[in-house]
Amino acid sequence: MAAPDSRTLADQAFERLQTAIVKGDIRAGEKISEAELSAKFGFGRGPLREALHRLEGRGLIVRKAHSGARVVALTFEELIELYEVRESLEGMAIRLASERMSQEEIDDLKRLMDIHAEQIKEEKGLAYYQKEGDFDFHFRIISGSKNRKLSNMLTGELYHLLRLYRYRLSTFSGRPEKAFHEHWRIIEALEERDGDLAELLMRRHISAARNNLIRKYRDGELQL
Amino acid sequence: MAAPDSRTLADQAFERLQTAIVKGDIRAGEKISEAELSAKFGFGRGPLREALHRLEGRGLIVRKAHSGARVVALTFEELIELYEVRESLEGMAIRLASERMSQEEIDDLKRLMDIHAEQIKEEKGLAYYQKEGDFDFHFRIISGSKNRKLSNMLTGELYHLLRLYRYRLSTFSGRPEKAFHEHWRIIEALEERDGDLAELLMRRHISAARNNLIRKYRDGELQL
DNA sequence: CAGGAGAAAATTGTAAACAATATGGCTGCG
DNA sequence: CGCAGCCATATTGTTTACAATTTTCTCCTG
Repeated sequence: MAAPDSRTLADQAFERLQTAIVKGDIRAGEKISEAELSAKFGFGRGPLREALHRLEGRGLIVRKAHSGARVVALTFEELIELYEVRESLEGMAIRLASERMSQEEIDDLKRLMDIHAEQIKEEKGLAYYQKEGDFDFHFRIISGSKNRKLSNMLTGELYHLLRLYRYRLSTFSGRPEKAFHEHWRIIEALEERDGDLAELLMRRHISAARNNLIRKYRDGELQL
Repeated sequence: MAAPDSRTLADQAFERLQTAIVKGDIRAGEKISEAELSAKFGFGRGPLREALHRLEGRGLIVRKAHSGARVVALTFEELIELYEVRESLEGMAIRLASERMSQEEIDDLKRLMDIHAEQIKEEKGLAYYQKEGDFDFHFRIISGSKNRKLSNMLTGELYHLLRLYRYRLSTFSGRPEKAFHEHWRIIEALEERDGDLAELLMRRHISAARNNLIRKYRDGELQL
């Protein structure tokens, strides 16, 4: 199953650490020592250090000299900042996508949305749409922008950070059918190649999620 | 003059490498070997490697196993992509800034613009405004957004990449008085706390620069 | 003379030993 | 009893040596 793995040990360590952080196996704020990781994952300290440095460059961990590295712990304010950046970037993403996505790609996206809709009806639960469906939708739009830098920033930084809190965020946001409807309106604008409208709707969509977060936090329903 | 330097060698190597890359001492696309850098800067290979890994995480260099690291070389398409991201992010930045900048901060910015204006009149050259003035203006707006994540993405990633090409870009863009006027209109909207208008103007401003770039490139006046 | 196989050289990847620093606990003094 | 300072320990930073891989040059062959 495993390819001969021409990748270097540091590369493998980097990926495993990244997924471990993103999937929550290493909790946010948790301090991680090189020796500990070495024992846990079986890599030498050298490759591990290289991986840690790359993660530091990516902003997923913070290090302090002679003290150790910890997974970033977002404050509530930083989480909101992330949503502001998301609103901006995904707004641009769909603007570009409405110029650059082919009709086939749009049709594909619509089919995918139909599948998700059925799964909602079959009562596999709205929770499902919350997680995978929402992610699929946004991911396709981002790819559709055909802007690699934009995609990297969104999926390679913001989303990794957001995923750190996804399990806590996804459980409650509690507006799945509304979100589903908004997704469809965005797709309509996309198909009509109306970039202005699509951007407006997307920004409202993300802005609504952010406001929802703020409200929940003020009500004490959201712990960070 | 030098503080006792509580920073680690790797930190120092990181900074020196980053400035060397940004300032053009190491040219874009140039391949850099660890031994070479070690001799040039006087750091051991260990700290250098750590610095390189962090730069890799930041996207300023790309590495290939057993082959070496090279400074990123942007294609023209990637440069345009950068401007698209900039338009989006700086649009959001000034929208936030028009809500969050204090009147004193705005006054400061206006004073700064006046100083730049005088320097233009004194014929220290429009070229000056091109470089420092433009940078100051955008930097203040970005700071004014009071969004650290946004600021980091803009100044810590995009601008470093753009600076790689600044000397080639700044020489010609050739619309300094127009840019100066646009800056003032943006500040007016900012002072009126009209976030919608400010964002619109900022996006047009950056979009115009991008289109200018595209035109020059098509005319063969811009080499990458 | 062109092209490819193979070996040598150069470069990076990995590991291990050593040094420097921060952290935490202990002791002694106020 | 509490706090300050010091010492022990654990952790990271740095260096050095070694292994693996890629690249390049050379030489042989068609």
